[in-house]
Amino acid sequence: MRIVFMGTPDFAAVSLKRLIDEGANVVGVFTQPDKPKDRGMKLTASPVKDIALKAGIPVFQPEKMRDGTAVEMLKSLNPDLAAVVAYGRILPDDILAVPPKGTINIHGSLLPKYRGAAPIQWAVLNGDKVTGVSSMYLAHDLDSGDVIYTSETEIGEFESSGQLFDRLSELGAELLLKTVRDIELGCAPRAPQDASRASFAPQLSKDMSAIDWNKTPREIIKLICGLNPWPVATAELEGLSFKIFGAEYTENKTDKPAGTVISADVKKGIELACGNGETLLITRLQAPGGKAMAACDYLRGHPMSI
RNA sequence: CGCGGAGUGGAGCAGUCUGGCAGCUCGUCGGGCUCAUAACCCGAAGGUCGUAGGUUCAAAUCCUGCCUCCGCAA
Repeated sequence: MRIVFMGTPDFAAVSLKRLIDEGANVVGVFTQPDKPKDRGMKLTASPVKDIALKAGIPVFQPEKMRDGTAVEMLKSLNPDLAAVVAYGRILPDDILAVPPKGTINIHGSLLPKYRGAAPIQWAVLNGDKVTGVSSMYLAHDLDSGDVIYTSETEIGEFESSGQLFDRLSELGAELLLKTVRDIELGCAPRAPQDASRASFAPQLSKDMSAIDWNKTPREIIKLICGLNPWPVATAELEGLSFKIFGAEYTENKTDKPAGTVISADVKKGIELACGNGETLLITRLQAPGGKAMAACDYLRGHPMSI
């Protein structure tokens, strides 16, 4: 079965590598054009492109999806099936229609929950205990196609989006493999989504970063976990904007206003007042211009007066 | 050449502007106190100041090249 793979970031690269390692016949790879990135704004290839080149698979990086060139590229590969994982582009119907066995997708949530760009992060942000990955057929509307298989996993109490990403990328690769095999065998199921239960998980933005200390410790910890590794929760302390990477619950109560620093112990961390008179202990942070470090380490060099 | 910050004992920092004894909060090791302790007291070890060169009587500090790390830019 001739498979064309479409994907861009690490989440997708894991799936592509798995397909290749398992001997799937990947005849071409579509990925986003190289983009200026990082310090120096050097033109950088996507993780998927790296994997494809290493495996000697032809790489296609169309700038536009709708000007006809992308669909011609795809047709020239004569694919039976297209597998899309976090490609980062909306595929028009004429492209979806090319592979006779369909165009399938791996999505980082249990559809129909969390359709959209950031399903994994929103599962963490909302404090869900369970999430997973879904394989499905792509349809005209975003993430609305018939579901083939799903695979569930629990979210850890302090698990970050980044950690969950890593786990779901493995689960997703596994699920893609199974889905591809069963499509080839002709025994893959398909079930329409219950659109009434659909929810949307939009891309995150820096506007969400600032911690609202009136919220409960649990809500704040979920924000910290969900926004890690990007855009990262932030807090103002002593006039500086810190990135907050880790926090723990405390047993303490306070009558101080939310956001007040209650204690700053070199042995523990920085404790702040939250909503309901509860408090939260910041254990890992990053000062402007510095690197991320334990709050204890920060306090050794920057004693904080209460 | 996209813009900006930073490299100092094991950790986090000060000192650099204005060149002149390697400093602070911890940690580690040894001793003491205590029913006890991450508490307290006494003592000790541990640093080519990222790297290469330059200026100088003298460089962590001034000048130049290079390396590494971090922030902005989704």
